[in-house]
Amino acid sequence: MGRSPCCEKLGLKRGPWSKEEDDLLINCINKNGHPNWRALPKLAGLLRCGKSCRLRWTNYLRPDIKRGNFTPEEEDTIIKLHKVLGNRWSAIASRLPGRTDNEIKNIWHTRLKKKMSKSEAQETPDIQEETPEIQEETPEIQEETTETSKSEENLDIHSESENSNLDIIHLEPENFKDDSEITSPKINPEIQQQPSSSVHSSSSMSSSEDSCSKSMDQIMLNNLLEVDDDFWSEVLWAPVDDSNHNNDNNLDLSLISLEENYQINSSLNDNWFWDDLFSRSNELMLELPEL
DNA sequence: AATATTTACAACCGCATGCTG
DNA sequence: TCAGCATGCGGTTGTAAATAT
Repeated sequence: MGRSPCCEKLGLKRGPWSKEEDDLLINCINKNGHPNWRALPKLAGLLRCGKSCRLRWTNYLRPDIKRGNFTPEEEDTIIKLHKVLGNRWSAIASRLPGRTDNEIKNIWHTRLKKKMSKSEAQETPDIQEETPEIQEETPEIQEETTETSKSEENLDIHSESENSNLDIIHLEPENFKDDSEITSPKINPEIQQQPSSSVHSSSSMSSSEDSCSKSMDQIMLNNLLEVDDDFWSEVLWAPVDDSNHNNDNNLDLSLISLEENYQINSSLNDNWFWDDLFSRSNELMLELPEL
C-alpha cells in the first residue's frame, strides 16, 4: 500500500515555531477544532504541514498540557511504567495526565536512563551484600513464597492494611486529579518495617526499582489478596480472535484488567499497587507469546 | 572571557495502522 | 478487497542553553 507524503515540502516552513505561528494555530483550533490536520494549516494561514501543526499542538500548545519540570514522583512513575510497558511512550503518557509522550521520551533519554544506570552501578554491590542477611532474617517469608498468599495470617495482615488505607486506586487518566493522586506514596508502616525477601531477581533491577520494590515481596506474599489468582492468567488464556493476533493488544488488555482489578479489589496503597502491577506484568510478559 | 562539551527539549522522519470510499 | 488517506507512534536529529575547562 503506497503511502502519500504527509505534506508537500516545497515552500513549507520547518523548524521552531514563532509566537505568531502558535497564536494562529491556537486561534484556528479554538475556532474550528482540528477535524482535519491536513487542511488546518491553510485554514489557519500557516506555511506548515498538517503533521507539523498536529505535533506542535499535541506536544506543546494543548491547554491541558502540564508545563514545567517533572516532579520526583512523576519520574518515579515513569520509571515504573517503563519497566512494565517498555518504550511505549504514549501508553506511559496516558497514565501521566498533562504529560506528552514526546516529553516523557525526552526525559527518559536525557535523565532517567542515566539516573537509573548510575544508581544501579552504585547499589549493585550493596544488594549483593545485603541479600544473604535479608534471606536470613526472613525464613518464614521465604517459605510462604511457595504457598498461596491467602493464609489466615496473611489475610489478617491484609485486613489490617485495609483498615489503615482504604483508598481505591483508579489508574485511568481521567481519575488522576493531581500529582498526589498519581504517585504520592503512602507506605504502610507495617510493610515498610518488614524485611524484604528476594523473590525477584535483583540483578535486573535498578536502584529506583529496588527502592520501589523494597516491600514488593511482602506485598506479594502477604497482602494481595482478594484477587483471584486465576484472574492474572484469565486474560492471557482467554480465546483470542485468530484474525487479530495483536500481542500488543493482548498485553494492553491484560494491563487494563490488572488496573481494573485493582480498582475493584484494591485495599492497597499506591506503592503496593505499583510494585504488584510491575511484578504481575513481568509475569504477563513471560507468559505472552514472543512479540 | 573564550571555547568546548553536555544537557534539555522541540521538531522531524518514516513506518504502522485504522478508516473510508 | 483494496488503494488512498489521515493519524498515531517511536526513533532520531538539531539546536539553544547551561556548564565545564
